[in-house]
Amino acid sequence: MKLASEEFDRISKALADPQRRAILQKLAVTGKLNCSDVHAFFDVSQPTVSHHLKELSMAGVVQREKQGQFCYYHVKSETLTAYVAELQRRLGLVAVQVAPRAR
Amino acid sequence: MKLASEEFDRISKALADPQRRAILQKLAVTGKLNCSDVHAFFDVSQPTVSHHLKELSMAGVVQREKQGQFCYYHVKSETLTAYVAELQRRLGLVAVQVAPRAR
DNA sequence: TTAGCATTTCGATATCTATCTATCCATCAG
DNA sequence: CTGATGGATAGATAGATATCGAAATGCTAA
Repeated sequence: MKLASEEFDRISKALADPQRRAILQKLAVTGKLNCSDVHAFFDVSQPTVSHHLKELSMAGVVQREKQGQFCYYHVKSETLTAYVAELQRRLGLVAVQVAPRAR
Repeated sequence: MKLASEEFDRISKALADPQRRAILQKLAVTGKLNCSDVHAFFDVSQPTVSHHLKELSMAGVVQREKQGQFCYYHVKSETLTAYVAELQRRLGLVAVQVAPRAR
């Protein structure tokens, strides 16, 4: 999975907020939660949780699934994995893969 | 290398700004630059560059070295590597390492 | 349809921060 | 010492955003 520069920016910002990271981490360990569930874990208002979930969703690091009255969110590991890979690439933390020359 | 939660927060914030990431990336590929060098590469004022370098420095992702009149900055890969590892750990992107039981 | 809950949206506010100009401090060359 | 240059600091400002309470929307069940 390849990230566009714009997506990369958005993910970086999404991960910059501690509250949002906490929510994401909670989702990572519990698997799947709805907005109210998340709200129960943290000391912020429910609209704030909704806002953060939206940001995470827009960044593509969580997936939103509407099931009737509820809205379930779960982590999209592929995106996060791609983000980490891209971060490592940009910061020169990994050996650069050179594509074989076509001839 | 183990990162304190506070350091992790600071690094996340440091990496959230595109301009700062660009500076860091430039440092990563060139190895070592002073403030003026960095300034020459980007379209922001020298104080702004100084500010960003300070942020990066406070976050521990770059090292500052004063050499006479000049101030050289270079990437601290250990910190960045530790950051990425911690990020992966928190987001559940890696298998958890269990320490062997002492007996 | 109506009551009630889940979630989002709205509008406001306070804080944070990226950026600038102006200025100051330190070091080097003469 | 003096002027020039690298770099940091001070102070101001504009824009972003995390947060809230209130209201709107959407869905389910009775």
